[in-house]
Amino acid sequence: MSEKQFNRTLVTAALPYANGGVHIGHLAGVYVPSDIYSRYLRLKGKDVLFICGSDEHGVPVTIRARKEGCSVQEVVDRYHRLIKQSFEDFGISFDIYSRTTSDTHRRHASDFFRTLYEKGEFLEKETEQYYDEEAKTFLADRYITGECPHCHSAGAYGDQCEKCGKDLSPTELINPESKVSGSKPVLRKTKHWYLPLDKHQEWLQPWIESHPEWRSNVSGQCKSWFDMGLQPRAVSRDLDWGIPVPVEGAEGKVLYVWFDAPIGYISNTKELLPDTWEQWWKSEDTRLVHFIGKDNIVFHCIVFPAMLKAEGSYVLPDNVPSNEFLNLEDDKISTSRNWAVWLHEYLQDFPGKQDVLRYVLTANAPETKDNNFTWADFQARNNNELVAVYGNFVNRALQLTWKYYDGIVPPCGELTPTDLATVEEFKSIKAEVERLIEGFRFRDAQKEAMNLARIGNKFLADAEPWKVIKTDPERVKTILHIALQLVANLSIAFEPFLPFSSERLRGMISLSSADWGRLGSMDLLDAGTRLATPELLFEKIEDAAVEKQLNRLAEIKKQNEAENHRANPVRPDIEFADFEKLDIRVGTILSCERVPKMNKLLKFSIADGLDNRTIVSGIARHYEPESLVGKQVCFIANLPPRTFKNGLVSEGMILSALNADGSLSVITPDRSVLPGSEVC
RNA sequence: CGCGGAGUGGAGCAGUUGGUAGCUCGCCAGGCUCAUAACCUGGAGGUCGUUCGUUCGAGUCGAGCCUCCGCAACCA
Repeated sequence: MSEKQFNRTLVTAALPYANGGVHIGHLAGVYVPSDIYSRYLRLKGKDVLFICGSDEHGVPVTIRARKEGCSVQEVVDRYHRLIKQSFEDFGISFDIYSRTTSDTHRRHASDFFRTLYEKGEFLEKETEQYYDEEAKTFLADRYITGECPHCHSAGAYGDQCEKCGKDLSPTELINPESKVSGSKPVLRKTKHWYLPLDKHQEWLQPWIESHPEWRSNVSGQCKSWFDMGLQPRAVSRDLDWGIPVPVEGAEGKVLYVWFDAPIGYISNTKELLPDTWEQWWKSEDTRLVHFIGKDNIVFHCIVFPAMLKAEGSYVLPDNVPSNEFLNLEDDKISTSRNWAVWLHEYLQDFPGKQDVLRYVLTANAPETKDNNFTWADFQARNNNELVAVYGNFVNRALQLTWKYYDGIVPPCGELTPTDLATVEEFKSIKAEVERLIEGFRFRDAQKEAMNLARIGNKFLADAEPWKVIKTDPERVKTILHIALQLVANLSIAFEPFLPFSSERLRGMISLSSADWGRLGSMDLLDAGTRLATPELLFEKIEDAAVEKQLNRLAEIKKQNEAENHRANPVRPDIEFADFEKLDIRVGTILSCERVPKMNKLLKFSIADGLDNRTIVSGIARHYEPESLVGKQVCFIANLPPRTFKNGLVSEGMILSALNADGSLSVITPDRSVLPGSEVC
């Protein structure tokens, strides 16, 4: 790819869906990195716009509204406000945070569609889709359930059976049922407009291949789509919530949410800059960068570029830095299971600690693979890095200055070779941080900034001003002068990452503004400058605060188990004779041991009142073998013996109850009975 | 056999074009005492998921296998 000259950078962050709050996964994946990037560019004096807004169309908000018995508008209003406020409080520095229900957006998205329509960029196709007559709505695949045609388990979705993992289409389901109203859906004809992605592949593929600098997860994902061959994709839906399809004969149809949402980047720019927005979207010297999470790759690398190209006057993204996912305490973050650290709750529980979360999420950002957020790590990074390395260095330098010079920056004398080495070292950090940020490697960039503080601590430890003061007071002035210049540099280097703390720090050292260009300089603070009273830049986080969060999560886990558990539907009736065929008995466990190389299996020797028998059962994950010896369990006695791979033979099946969380519990008689007793 | 990403010392992560395996935290031992028991130095700890291959040489390339995550109308 040829080196292009860019004069401005347009940064977009994925539009959060107005169906819930923002959580640490969103922040780590999209908003913190995009904010660091935007702040950095601004600090460098670049022309940059940072655009975001709520995505408020689509099916899920309508379902939520129906459930809550309120209007869809009320739902999106509520979450838009919540999201917008928490971003603001968290210091995400959007130039505009608007919404896809704004007038500007409705009009712009509608015009966009119309333009493509008139240029003949769509296909029109009529298909049959399930319709819910009670709720008077067409049903998305995900909102139809029924029996799986492959494994016949109940509760398969219209797009996939979660039991057997097979992909389905809704019409394959046996006894389909609408998840919206519970009624039986009927097939209806409906017409939709399709974006012929197959036609766009011929330029999309070489275009993406011309960007080898994109992250491997992004280009890999795209390649996989290309290899499968792109298919025309519907860009309209039968729904009463959204932007009406601006075409004759399209009553009751709206733009597909993924068609209108990315246009939101454009319309929000337009809302902010009604007169000059086109410069940001239509001139070749604009660099467009989309920050997204990995589940959005196809839309931002394939669908949206195809839309832009089809329209014809827009620039295409120059990069699409996509992060992987962040887990929470080893579990997938999930809005529906409430398994998340919500930003608005964090801001309440940890007031004034925005930067701590920013730091932790960047330090552990899922840039190359899924990562894990734990509260223990949060506490450790705060206490051992922010407090002990950064905050402590600042505090040492300021305390010493107050102690020896009443808070006045001392003059710089002659530099020793070690001074010069330290100065050189911290000068070089600027270029490194820049290189890393510009390569979207924020985790490493932040670590590099932290090295400044490490250099500072080492410098003080080596120079030992508290000793030197007794023998050579002049020398101490130079030492502290250098240390204070380092502190001042820290306040600039951390500005993109930790804006709140940087500002506070600048207040403490009476540095008026952060000028990135002067990072690495030794003259940020003039001798004679009076420092403000020092205060702690970061505070320790106590165990109690972390425990509180862990307790909250434990509570949620318990609730989920109880609430989300709905027993499976009862299977079809059987004849009593069928039941009688089963020979269920009670046996006493004589011995129990693990089976080598089979991590799920336990081998039991069971007293059955006859010759005793061996039973192999797949419950090793749920029981320690020793704990079961002597217990009585129920087993099916008349199953044919089953031979395992390693030659082991199981003569029966131990009965267990399957709990909602997937754990197994063996069935034990209430009172001890003789081995071999029949269960009837 | 659908596709993509990933599997590196106790934990969390780096390892760009193949050449003695690094970082942060934790741990152990010293040092220091200006500092929020913080800081500095040193040390222990890894056959880089696994098997086979290419190469003078592979964490780094190729093939197979195992495991985890994700994959177009919930979710970054």
